[in-house]
Formats: sequence, structure tokens, C-alpha cells
Amino acid sequence: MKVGAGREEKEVFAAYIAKNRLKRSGQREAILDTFLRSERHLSVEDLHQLVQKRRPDIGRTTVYRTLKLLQSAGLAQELALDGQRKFEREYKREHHDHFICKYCGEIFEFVSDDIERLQDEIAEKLGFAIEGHRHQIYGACRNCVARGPAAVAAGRR
Amino acid sequence: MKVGAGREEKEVFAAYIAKNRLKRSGQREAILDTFLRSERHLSVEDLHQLVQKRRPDIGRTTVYRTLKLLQSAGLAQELALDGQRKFEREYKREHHDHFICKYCGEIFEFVSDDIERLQDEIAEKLGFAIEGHRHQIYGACRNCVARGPAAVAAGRR
DNA sequence: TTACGTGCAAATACTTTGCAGTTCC
DNA sequence: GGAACTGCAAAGTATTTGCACGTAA
Repeated sequence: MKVGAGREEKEVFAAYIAKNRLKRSGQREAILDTFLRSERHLSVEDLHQLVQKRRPDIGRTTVYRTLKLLQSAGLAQELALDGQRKFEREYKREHHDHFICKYCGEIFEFVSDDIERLQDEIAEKLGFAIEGHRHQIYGACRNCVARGPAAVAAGRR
Repeated sequence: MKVGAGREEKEVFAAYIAKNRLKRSGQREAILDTFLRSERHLSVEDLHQLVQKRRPDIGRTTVYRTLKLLQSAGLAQELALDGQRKFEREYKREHHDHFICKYCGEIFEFVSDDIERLQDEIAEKLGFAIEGHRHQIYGACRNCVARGPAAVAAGRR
């Protein structure tokens, strides 16, 4: 991530804090900053470990609690990848969906305006008001396909 | 479900049992039958309770173990709906996606060949071999929209 | 007969909550 | 000063595993 990036999210968080009469704290800042710096999909445990590299005194409980705040503030989104609970940045990210390789575990993101448009059409027909969606495609990624069926068979999962 | 329906699934399960040198049991049959008769999305606990109406002696552990078998046999699929782990029938069902109403909790299924086709195109471009996908749209269903913002605001979640 | 299946209880894993002390406003 | 935060330990859930006994093949 570029230097200074994440500034906008930090402002959003500050506004959320103010609006709900909560308080700022070093822990919350460290957790948010760590979360924003990581481009990956993080489990609670992943994030806790990263945070602890900087602030070994921050407990798992606080990470749980802060992640909830980040979700409420619209900064983090929860995903269920293969039974695993993970979080990713949400604020003003271009909407995207996930392709998950079952063999190497890699997660790619993709965007399709056409799919988005079709969703809207379906929703309209049914009278639904869409608030969001999640779309995950899973299978074998190019690398794992190239490595052949043996690699795929030996892959995890 | 029509009388006799689910027969095909039972054959698939029998074949899976045979192929893997496992054994049939009354418990497995009762669990599979209960699972097939229910058209809903079931949590492990839901299924256990339904099964117990018929066979109060069947334990939760066996339900867990049998659901794993059903997944391996391609008869059941796991979903993460709003953090809740649920299962639904998978075998030879027309592929479908889910619309989840955040306010009344209702789950609708939808199918779009166009979306499927677009997915295939994206996958091809990237060299992915698709094995499956999950697509969930969430928001407010027609009824909840009709009941107005107040109902929506008061809704669960 | 023998490997597999079952239920119970114990063990694990994950997440939330109660509480006493600390910090922010 | 008082409400909000924090970490720890304890309490809850959800799921898996160890084991002695039962059962299909």
C-alpha cells in the first residue's frame, strides 16, 4: 500500500468513533493500521499475530472487539472462505468477487460489470432491494492446472 | 417432496458406501432420509432435532459425521449464511444461487444462465478451471420492502 | 471375525462476557 | 469524575476425538 493510503479510512473510523460517543485508543489505532496495511484476507488470529509484532500487549479480545467496530463502520467485511472466517477491507473498494483455488489456497479477485448488471435485473424482477452480495468461484487456478492433475490431486483440501 | 423422490440420492449414497468400503447403518439411513425430506437449509442442530423426532437415540456426533459423508458423496453442500453454518441438498439440483433477506431471514433461490455464462468467460480468460461457485445476494425482499422502512429498521439483524 | 459405526464424555477451537484496573474526554 | 477501554480469566458455543461397546459384512 502506498504511503499515506488508509488515511481516508482512518478518518471514517474517527468519525464513527465520534458519532457513537466512543473513545480513541492506541490499541484501536494499531489494529486498524495493521488491518489496512495488510492486503490479504485475514482471520482473527492472523490479525492478532500481526498486531502483536508491533504491540505485544494487545490482546485477542481487543482484536475481536475492534473488528466488530470496523465492520459496523463499514471498513471491514467478513467472508466465509472454505469454512474459515476471514476479514477484508471494505471501504470504497471497488466491488469485487473472489476466485478461490482449492489446491494452492490462493485467492484472486475479479470484477464483472455485466454480472453486476444482471443481478440488478434479477432483483428488480423479484422486487428485491439489494444491499450487497458475495460471489465466490472455486476451482483450480492457472498454476495448479498447469502443474497437472497430480498436483491437483495432491493439493490441500 | 414427492413420494419416492430421493431414491436416486439414496443410490448414490449406497454406491459411495460401497466404493469406500464403509457400512450401511440405520442411523445413516435415517439421517439421509430426514435430510432429503427437508427442503430447507438446515444447521447441524436443525437436522439433529429433526432426526431425533424419529430416532431419539441418534446422537449429535453421528449427525456431524454423516453430514461429512454426505458432503464427500456430493449429496450435501455447506453454506455460510450470515455466519451460520447450514447445509442444503446438492445432488443434481439445478445450480442455483441465493437471495437472503436480512430483515425476515427468508432465503430465496434464483438461477441465471447469463451469469453462469459470464463466469465461464471470466474463468477462461484467467485460465481457471471452475469447480463450483457460491453466490449470495442480500438485502430486503419484496415483502419487507412493502412493509416499509419502519419494518425494515425493526427487522432482525 | 474383524473392521467400521455409534454414543458418550472429554478435548479442542473459537468467540463472548464478567470484572478489576486504566484511559480518554 | 465518569463512562468507555483493556486484558485476563472464565464462560459459552461449536465441533472433533478417544474409547468401550455394538453391528454389518
